[in-house]
Amino acid sequence: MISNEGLGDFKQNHLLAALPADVLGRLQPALEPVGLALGQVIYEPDEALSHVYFPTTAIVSLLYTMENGTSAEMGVVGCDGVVGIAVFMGGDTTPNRAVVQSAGDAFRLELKFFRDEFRRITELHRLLLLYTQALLTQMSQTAVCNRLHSVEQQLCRWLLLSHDRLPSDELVMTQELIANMLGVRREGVSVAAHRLQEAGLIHYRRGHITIVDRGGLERAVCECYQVVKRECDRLLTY
Amino acid sequence: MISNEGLGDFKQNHLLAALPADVLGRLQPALEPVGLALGQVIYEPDEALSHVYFPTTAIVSLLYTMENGTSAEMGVVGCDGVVGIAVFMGGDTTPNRAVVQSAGDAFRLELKFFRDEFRRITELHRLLLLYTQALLTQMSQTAVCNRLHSVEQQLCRWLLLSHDRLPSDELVMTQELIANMLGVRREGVSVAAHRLQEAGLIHYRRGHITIVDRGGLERAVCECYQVVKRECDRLLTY
DNA sequence: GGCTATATGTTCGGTACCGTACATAGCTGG
DNA sequence: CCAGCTATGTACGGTACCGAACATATAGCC
Repeated sequence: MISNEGLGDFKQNHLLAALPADVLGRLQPALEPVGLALGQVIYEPDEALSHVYFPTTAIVSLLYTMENGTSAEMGVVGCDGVVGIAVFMGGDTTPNRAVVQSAGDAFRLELKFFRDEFRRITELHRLLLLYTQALLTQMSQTAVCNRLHSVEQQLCRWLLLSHDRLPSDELVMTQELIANMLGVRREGVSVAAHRLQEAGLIHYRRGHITIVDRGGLERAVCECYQVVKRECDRLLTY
Repeated sequence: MISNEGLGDFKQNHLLAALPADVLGRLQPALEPVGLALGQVIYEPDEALSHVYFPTTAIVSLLYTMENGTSAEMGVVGCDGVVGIAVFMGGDTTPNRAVVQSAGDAFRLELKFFRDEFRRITELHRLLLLYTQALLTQMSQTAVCNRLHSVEQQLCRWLLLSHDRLPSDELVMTQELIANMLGVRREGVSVAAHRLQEAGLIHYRRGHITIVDRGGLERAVCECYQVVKRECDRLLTY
């Protein structure tokens, strides 16, 4: 007997359970049951996946590890979902790591099988999914940055992200508004902006901020900016 | 003359610029140029969108506002992307707000036009996109929570998220590992866990944590947990 | 050109968390 | 049952940020 897994076992994963019988029927021969051990790495940053995982009893953490080794989780996947969204988003890899947080079981599906299901995607759709993955990277890195970095570093990141999307070097923006965006006090932004101005990186006056030394900002910013930037460049080089 | 916008103007938005000529051709008659003013709200939490926006010179912030009015940004969209991903992810709305951070222009597209482009999506694909939106909500709320809440609140959130995905009330998990997940020191988790135990919400012993009073945890947790939970329930009621 | 809104600067005490160091307690394998 | 490893507890000074209060400066408007 190769397996005594009944169809009921698939149903432990909510996504698989929600599939119409005909779709699940097509997938079923390719769904391979696997045990996931505590601490097992499902995928590493920038590593191409070989399978997509549908946990049944296992729980998997999505986390980012800084260059200095500190880390923060920004998502968790269990019986409610699937590990490896980069595959059907189109980007194939992410800057994050996926680690088993609670040992248990899952079903996995080989990539080529998965891709076959996605043949008829329109070009518009493909682009939008790629962009969504880039935005998702930005959000997850924001989570990490909020936890681990100083207001000054985050201000640099914010200025660079804005500068990337503007035609000129001047932002029309009060420190009060920036504080709301970063989720810190206005005074904190005030002090940080002051320091950046004294360092000659920016110049500001009442609601206007000018990027003076972009290279300097890039040296002052935490790695979060580069992570997002590199990922956007990779995903969105149309 | 109704408009002197040339095709070149579409190209200011990178997504539109990347579309093959035939797709852009189909969209073109429906792409409406609009000016976006500083502070203008593109969409409110849980509000159904009427259009999808492709910024050209405007910049739009994605942010979440807490019940007490404090807020934090967890993403930003400019000429690189599109505002309103919930539409093609399938969830239609998000718990976040989109506000114009830098005045400028955009093209927008009516929903019905957009949806027409997505007719032939397979059921598997539709489910995966919905799940991705739920995961995306979790990530963005993690960003907000990291910024605004205490270690103890975040520990509650983390315990509840894990409990939701486990068959029993016991987690096999050291405080050291939880600290890595939350991006804080092990000692911080130690102190917080101790307080939760004294309050009778959990019980733990050397690598094992038992949820004793789930209702109590739900009362102790910050609103972030409920936001994610409600959004998952909404999106994933297959 | 002066008035007034609003934007920015500065200070203060308080708090939550960090980094470090070390103490204790509970498993586990010989 | 003891040794040793690992998990948890506690303490200490340092720091980054908060909340509040108030001072100052600038832009825009009459």
